[in-house]
Amino acid sequence: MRMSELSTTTGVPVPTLKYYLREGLLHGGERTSPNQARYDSSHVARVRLIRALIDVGDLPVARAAEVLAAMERPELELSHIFGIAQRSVTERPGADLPTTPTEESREPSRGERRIAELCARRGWRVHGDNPGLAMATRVLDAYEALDQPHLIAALDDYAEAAERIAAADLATVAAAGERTRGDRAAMANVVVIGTVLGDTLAAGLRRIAQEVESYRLFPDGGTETRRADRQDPSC
Amino acid sequence: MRMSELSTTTGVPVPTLKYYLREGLLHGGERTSPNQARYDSSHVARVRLIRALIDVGDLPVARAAEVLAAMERPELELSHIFGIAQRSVTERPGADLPTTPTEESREPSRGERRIAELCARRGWRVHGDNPGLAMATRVLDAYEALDQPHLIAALDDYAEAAERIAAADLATVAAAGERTRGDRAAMANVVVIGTVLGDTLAAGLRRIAQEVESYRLFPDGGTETRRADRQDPSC
DNA sequence: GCGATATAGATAGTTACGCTATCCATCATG
DNA sequence: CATGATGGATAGCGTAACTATCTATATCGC
Repeated sequence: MRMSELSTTTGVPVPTLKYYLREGLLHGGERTSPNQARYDSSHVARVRLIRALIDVGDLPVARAAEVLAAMERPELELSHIFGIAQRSVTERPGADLPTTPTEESREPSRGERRIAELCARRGWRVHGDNPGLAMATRVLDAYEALDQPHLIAALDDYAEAAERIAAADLATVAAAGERTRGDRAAMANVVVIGTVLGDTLAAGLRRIAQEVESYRLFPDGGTETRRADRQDPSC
Repeated sequence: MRMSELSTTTGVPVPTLKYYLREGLLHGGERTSPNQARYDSSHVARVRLIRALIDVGDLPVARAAEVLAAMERPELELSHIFGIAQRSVTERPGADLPTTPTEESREPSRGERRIAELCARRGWRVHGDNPGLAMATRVLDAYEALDQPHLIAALDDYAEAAERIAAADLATVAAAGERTRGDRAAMANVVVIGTVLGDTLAAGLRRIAQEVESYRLFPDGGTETRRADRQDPSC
């Protein structure tokens, strides 16, 4: 398969494929001469994975490259790949979070304390470098800064839901392990795809459930709920 | 309060404040002369809200502007603001989703059917324009395209979790309504903040719970789990 | 064999976004 | 009344993700 065919079967333009090659997201084809190469189904699968991570999972290209690179290093443990995938969906480009000054002394913010309490309540033991800790802490601190401390009331429900999702995620990985008899590459695939796309899936279902719940709680909905000019409920 | 003071109390540089003024995120101060203005606590609160939406909620500036504009239109119902907030966190800049060609005839993808089945199973009734529908559908279709159909096994657990989170979200809004005796502006605040930052909170807690669950399911963790050089579990 | 087309690789250009920087004509203030 | 800040307008910058162009081969159809 030549590059143009790879392009047509995946729907990704040739210049973009070249760009992915340059950036190391896509492995080069098998050389047939100094300036010709042949691509195969592994390239098709890879391109599809790249687009899924970028388009559906909304990863920046550079993050996707890191995740893909990690997937291909057989010496890395799954737990490590998990961590890299988590970081890839967490660290946004313009983060620049005000790096804890000296990392050591610094009294914890209220959000930090609340998260620590939450972990204690639920018996969660987590490493301090879990990207979710900083993420959740920032939200709780923002709730306070915005003078909306009552929003914290939902924290335990969120935690319960997170636990349920995580259990499903890990069960999926375990099932993949059994199905493939522990094939590391296959499991790494499940870890990466499940972690990255799972975020999007959870967010999407939350939007749906919010609408449903809003009907349940406010059945009247006024004269019109959402856009009145649209078609009827589809589900 | 002059602009420089607004800048120091919020930590946002003056040129950036001017930029937010230009873009309509921030309302102008009270004029004291043709080229002087005075800012007050409403501006401080607004700037904090802007930064929370952008930094913590990861909204693009333009989306934040839309949400803020909607919040200030008293004739808009809460349900409408809800929808706008949902869209703001959903529609990413480079989306360019291949707009359903003519919107009418087009057999549904497998993902679409699975989501419809899910809604039927759970008794969810949703409008077809709910942004979560497209989001979830894209993920399910990606699972298929990536040859990982078994990931769909987690769908019902995700849905259960989403329901729980949505119930907490709406309960928070209802509580705010009671506390403020139905003050629309206050409720709109809760809706926007809860919807936008709630996404981040849910994602963060998911990362934490994933790590916890991974210890539970794979207690050995090999010789090292996550980065061995980091400090001990913090929670 | 040969001309049209395709290809790998390098380099440069493009667009969008989120600021930053510079000007300038007031304005406020010691 | 000199000094420095302010509002407003305009221009510039850095990053990200492509996209376009160019060049020297390769390949394919005939």
